[in-house]
Amino acid sequence: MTDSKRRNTWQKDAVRHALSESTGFVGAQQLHQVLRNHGSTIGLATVYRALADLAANGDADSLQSQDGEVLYRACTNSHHHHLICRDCGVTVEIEAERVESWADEVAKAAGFENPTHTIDIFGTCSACQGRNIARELA
Amino acid sequence: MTDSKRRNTWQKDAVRHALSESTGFVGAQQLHQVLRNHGSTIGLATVYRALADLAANGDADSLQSQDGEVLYRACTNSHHHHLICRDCGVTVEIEAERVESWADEVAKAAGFENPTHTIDIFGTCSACQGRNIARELA
DNA sequence: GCGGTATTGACAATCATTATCAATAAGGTT
DNA sequence: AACCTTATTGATAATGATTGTCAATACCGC
Repeated sequence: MTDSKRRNTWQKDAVRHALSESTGFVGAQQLHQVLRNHGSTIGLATVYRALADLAANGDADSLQSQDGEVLYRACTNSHHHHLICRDCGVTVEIEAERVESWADEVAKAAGFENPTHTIDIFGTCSACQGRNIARELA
Repeated sequence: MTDSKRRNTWQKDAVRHALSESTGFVGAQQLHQVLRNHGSTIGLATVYRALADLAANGDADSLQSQDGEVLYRACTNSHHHHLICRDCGVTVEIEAERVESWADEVAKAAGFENPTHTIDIFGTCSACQGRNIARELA
């Protein structure tokens, strides 16, 4: 449906694979480095394109970090949201049915059609809490 | 507390004022243009700095547009979220107590400290729905 | 009014991302 | 298997928002 004349390349597979190996959200530049470090000769622009494709096809989630970088993460196909450690980037998928319906209600009530929403929770994960305390004592 | 040696300048007032005049979310560049068009000689970098200050002091909300630009909006001091028209940018402030507590619970349950959250709802406002239909018929 | 210094503003620098475009290769056809 | 069409790649330039630089300026306490 979306792919009328889409071709399969090792580059796209490499990006898909590298993304699924990553634990948290990763940026395009970072992913490109990882691939290069593994010996790949893939180009940076290609990584950007592949990630954009994955996100467009619903195979990856994307969000923007606070410094403006777009981060990606391999995605299960059900709708969900994320709980993200603001220090190490580790991510937990969360269900949010209560909030899904709330968001739609609010939008409808204000006369907005085709509502979508951005819901992300940030915090410091337990591992980083320890790390931070250790650093403060240093 | 935050302002040990902060000085008041007409530039900061100008940005604060221009921001409160704007109806939806506006970018720094855009706000700078507005000010210039009104005869101000304020510098672009100053607008960026003033907006960052306002956001840091809780006098403005900020979010990132999909093309990576940071947008600002004058803010009431209570915590709230936004319902934003993805076409014209008009914004409605919404209360979300149900969701506030939910977000905190989820974070705590996963062992995350100091939770914060990003909750924005996007949709097409009734005015833009009409506009879009009109355009399709053209 | 004076002086120390926070702030400004023009411009350069940075950084993520996108556009360009010739060279390459996927995948159907024969 | 050689062939052809054209989607895709990748090196690099271009873009565009944002931040750094730093001399000149103007707040504000004295």
